[in-house]
Amino acid sequence: MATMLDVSLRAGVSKATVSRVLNGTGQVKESTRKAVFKAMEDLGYRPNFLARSLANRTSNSIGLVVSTFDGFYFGRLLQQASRQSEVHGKQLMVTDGHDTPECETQAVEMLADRHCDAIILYTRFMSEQAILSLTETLSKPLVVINRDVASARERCVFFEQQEAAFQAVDYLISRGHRDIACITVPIHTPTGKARLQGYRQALEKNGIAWDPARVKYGTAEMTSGYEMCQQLLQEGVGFSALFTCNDDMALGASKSLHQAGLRIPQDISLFGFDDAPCAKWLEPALSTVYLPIDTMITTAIDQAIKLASNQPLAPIPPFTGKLVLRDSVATGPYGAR
Amino acid sequence: MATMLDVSLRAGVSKATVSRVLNGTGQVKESTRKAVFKAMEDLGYRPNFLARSLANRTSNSIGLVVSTFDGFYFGRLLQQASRQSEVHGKQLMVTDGHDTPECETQAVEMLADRHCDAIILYTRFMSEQAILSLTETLSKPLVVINRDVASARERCVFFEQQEAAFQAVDYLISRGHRDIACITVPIHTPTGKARLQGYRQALEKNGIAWDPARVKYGTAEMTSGYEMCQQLLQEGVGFSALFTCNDDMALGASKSLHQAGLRIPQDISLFGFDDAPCAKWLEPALSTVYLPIDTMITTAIDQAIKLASNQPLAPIPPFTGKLVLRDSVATGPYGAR
DNA sequence: CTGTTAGCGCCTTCAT
DNA sequence: ATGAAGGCGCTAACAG
Repeated sequence: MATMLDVSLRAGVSKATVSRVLNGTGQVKESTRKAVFKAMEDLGYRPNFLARSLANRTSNSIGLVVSTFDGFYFGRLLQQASRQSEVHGKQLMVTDGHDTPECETQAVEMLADRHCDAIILYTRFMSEQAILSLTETLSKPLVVINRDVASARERCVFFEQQEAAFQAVDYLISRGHRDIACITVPIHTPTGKARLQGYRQALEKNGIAWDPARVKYGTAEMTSGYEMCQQLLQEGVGFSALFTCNDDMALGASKSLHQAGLRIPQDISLFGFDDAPCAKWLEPALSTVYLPIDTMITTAIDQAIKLASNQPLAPIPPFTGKLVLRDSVATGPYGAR
Repeated sequence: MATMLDVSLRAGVSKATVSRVLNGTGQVKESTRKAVFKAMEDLGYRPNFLARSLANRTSNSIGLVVSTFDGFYFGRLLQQASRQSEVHGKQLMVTDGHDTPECETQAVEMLADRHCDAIILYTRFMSEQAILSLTETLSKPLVVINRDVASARERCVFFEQQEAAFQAVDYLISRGHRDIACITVPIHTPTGKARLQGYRQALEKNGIAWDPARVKYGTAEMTSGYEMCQQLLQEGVGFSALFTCNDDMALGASKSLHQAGLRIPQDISLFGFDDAPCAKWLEPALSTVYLPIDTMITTAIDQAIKLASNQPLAPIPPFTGKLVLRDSVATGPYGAR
């Protein structure tokens, strides 16, 4: 591997000059400039990234840690993240947190050690407290997605989970349903809690009593949707609509419903969350809530880059979901209002 | 940020000693060892990764470039890749090739510049020739997934695409179908060609004439499955079974079938490819071919690590698919054999 | 056992 | 416009 020294010798100049033409800093006579380029060409020279970063104290890259690589959701996110960082001419380095808080922390630190200029953390688990203390010990600026840390609104990109869930369930009610079951995503996570809270809030607003028998605590997986729905059915819990806190579980639930001879939406209405890629192609097409994940990650990256370069920054307003109404909800027994 | 020098001063030793305790190389008296650890603790010292890699000429990491981040397929792959590299104590660095051959090359080179010890490339586009020349110019060992380069079988992890497609279609025929339509994945890719070839081969083997009207060239997306199937229907192409070269398009096609009032599998049998997460939950559950992606990436990583450490290595045998028979295929008009 | 001395490859004043 | 020299933080002989 040719080094800068090799190039300088071949071009008959000093390392400093080579460095100059490489970075376009300082004045260099056009002729020597060409000579240097030719030498680089001849030698197939490639600058050593590590050395450069070491000398510069910047690697021109931003780090991203996601909860897990699995699932369509993070694929979508990574896709857009990759694009947007390229827009800024920054390299994106991604790692996953193996879906545990400890690993999430480790992943962030590893990225920091690699001298990413800024780090973005999408967390499902980390507590507000943990985030705060991480921010302090960390030597690089941190942007957090999916958590609202009130004291650091300019570093938080989050989504109004509860409000979106509320709207979904409220919509179900407006369509004439009052006996609405719910299958949650992991309830120990803020997201899990918030979506359930939205469900609850909608019931309250409409004067419907909260019935613990109607809510099942799922794991977010398709299988879980299937199993929980089966329990609902076996236990004889009466319901005309089912709100699953993500689309994957909606899919599982629909299988279970089908096996029980129940039709969607004629017998049971179904509402999901996330707007998975398959949602619109299912039969019937699944009504769900769209989460502006592309916009969110784009915002996060822009903000991270500002942080890295000490630009002034404003608090980021919360993002909101949007109901995507398709064919999985029918008018309920109480009639649409 | 505390440096090694800071630590050495505080502990009253030299940098060399600090380095020794840090890496566990050489002999160090227990007492000074402790002193050093304490100093590190006090200062919150974190070794500088770049400096270390620079001095070592190894970053203890392996690089992975995937065609794109989007879709369940690469999520699955990344998930397992991340796990397996952790098993080896290596850090995984992933990048995407924006689904174009140029970007794939760039991504590989960028990873090499960052001194990954070895690089794994999952490519959809790159020609055998391009891969060969890349291997030559590249300063790091390269393992390629999804391409069979005959002259470098110890660096290729690939799947018998054609054979798997053949089996799928042959199965359809054995169930009594002879009028079988096909929607391909991008036909300019080796994968696209191979799967179509498998379809063709199965027809030939069973003495069924090849009918160009029955094959549609798709883009791999769900929408494409929908549109292509619609064309098939509108053009009045007769068929009792449809082989879509991936599950996403199967989903799209099923929508189109449903809208035309055709039932799966009673009216039309459907066969997919990839075994997407949703396949088993669809109604009816989709028959498809399972691709041992986890095993493949694991193998690739193991091999990459051997390459990086100059261990002896054997050629990697090709991987094969497995039909996953579910409920989307019924006995066809010619009767099962 | 531990310190000294050179690098690793590049960038950046400071002179010339 | 260009070169010399020192430094980024760490590792690796080579002496004691």
